[in-house]
Amino acid sequence: MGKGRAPCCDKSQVKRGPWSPAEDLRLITFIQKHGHDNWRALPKQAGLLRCGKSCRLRWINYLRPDVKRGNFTKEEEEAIIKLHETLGNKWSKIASHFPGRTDNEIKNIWNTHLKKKLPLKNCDSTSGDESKESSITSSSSSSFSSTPACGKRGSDQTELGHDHFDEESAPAAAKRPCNNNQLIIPSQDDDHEVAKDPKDQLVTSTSTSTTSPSSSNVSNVSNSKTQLDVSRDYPHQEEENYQMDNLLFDFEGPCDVISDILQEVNKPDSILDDHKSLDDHDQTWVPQLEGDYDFWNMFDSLSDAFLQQPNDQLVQAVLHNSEPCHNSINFGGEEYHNKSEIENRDWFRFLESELGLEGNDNQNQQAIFYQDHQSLAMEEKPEESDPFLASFSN
DNA sequence: AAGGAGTCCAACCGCTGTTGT
DNA sequence: GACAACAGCGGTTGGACTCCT
Repeated sequence: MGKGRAPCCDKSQVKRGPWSPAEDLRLITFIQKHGHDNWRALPKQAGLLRCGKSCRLRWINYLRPDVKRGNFTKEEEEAIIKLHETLGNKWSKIASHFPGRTDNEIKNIWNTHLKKKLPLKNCDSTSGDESKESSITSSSSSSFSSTPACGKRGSDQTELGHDHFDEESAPAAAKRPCNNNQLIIPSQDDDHEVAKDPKDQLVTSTSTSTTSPSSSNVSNVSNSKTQLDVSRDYPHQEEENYQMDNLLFDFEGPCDVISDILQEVNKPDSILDDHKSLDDHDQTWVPQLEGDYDFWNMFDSLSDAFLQQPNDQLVQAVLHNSEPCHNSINFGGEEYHNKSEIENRDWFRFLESELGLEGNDNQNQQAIFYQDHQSLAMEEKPEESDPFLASFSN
């Protein structure tokens, strides 16, 4: 054993900076298939030149299927302010009350918007009730320096119109936590907080690591333990098919394209079997996906010709391909009833073209993709305020 | 139109807490 | 108890973008 703590990764060997769409897809595909049991080993297994920490951050803050993007509603902002009042800079705890929101996102919104609002709202009415400061957990007080004394709100718990929260009104979580406006309301003693969301309880029941609400509690594909267990317990093809089905459990509705992609990973039994090996260190089975060069090279070539789309579109295409779209759209004489159909068609067509199986020329396919997605962007529904949040703010 | 200032946010860094040996 | 390994958290940074002059 060497002295001291080894660095998490060799900084000279890892890529840094913004993630490319191809890297995102590699990460998504790998996690969908294998979960994230070990972030440190994940980049190697997935063939990513990234540090595990970076992969984890990217997944949690951006790629998780249930991550909610877009502006914060007024209700959410007010709730954040109130939670910050109680919890201080415990961003992950605050984030745990906003399924789909990440601690990083909340931290950003606080630093960029809410922190500025506070002095305006409070300095006129509450004249520095500094005694309340002590109620903030000591760990958070250090970073409160950016919020002056007047920024710390007084004890007027009713400013938001609520002395308590109605936990009963929280809607039951769906299998997929799409109800992202749902708030999980803090108990007075947040340290004794239990999962109030059935989804959390589900995860808690199957995962030994529930300390990070922004990751494991919220992600429903991140229960890597069970997924890896499955893959370890069922190393044969039949069981791999079973595993594939499980991996796709999150994708309701058409998932042909995802399935195709993942089958590309799964398919070459001879390759995969040849590359299954025991990890040098922990002697656990790890898939050596980096050996599947054809597949990943295809991804990389996609990144050059096609994946320069904004990440959002690609990620949404992969992860939210079941999202309903109530308007049918007509493109090129074909009617598509939802976003996923169009996206699946685009993916399929492009993969066809990449594989030389298509009838049309490549540029046409890309042009169709760009055109369709521009149209889809216009179709995006404005976010509706959630009744539960509305009740919170009233 | 140009460019400086301000804003936003994804990503990084370093520390802490937890777990296993 | 000591130590190593790891995940997670909170603070900070840097680049892209927008606004203003």
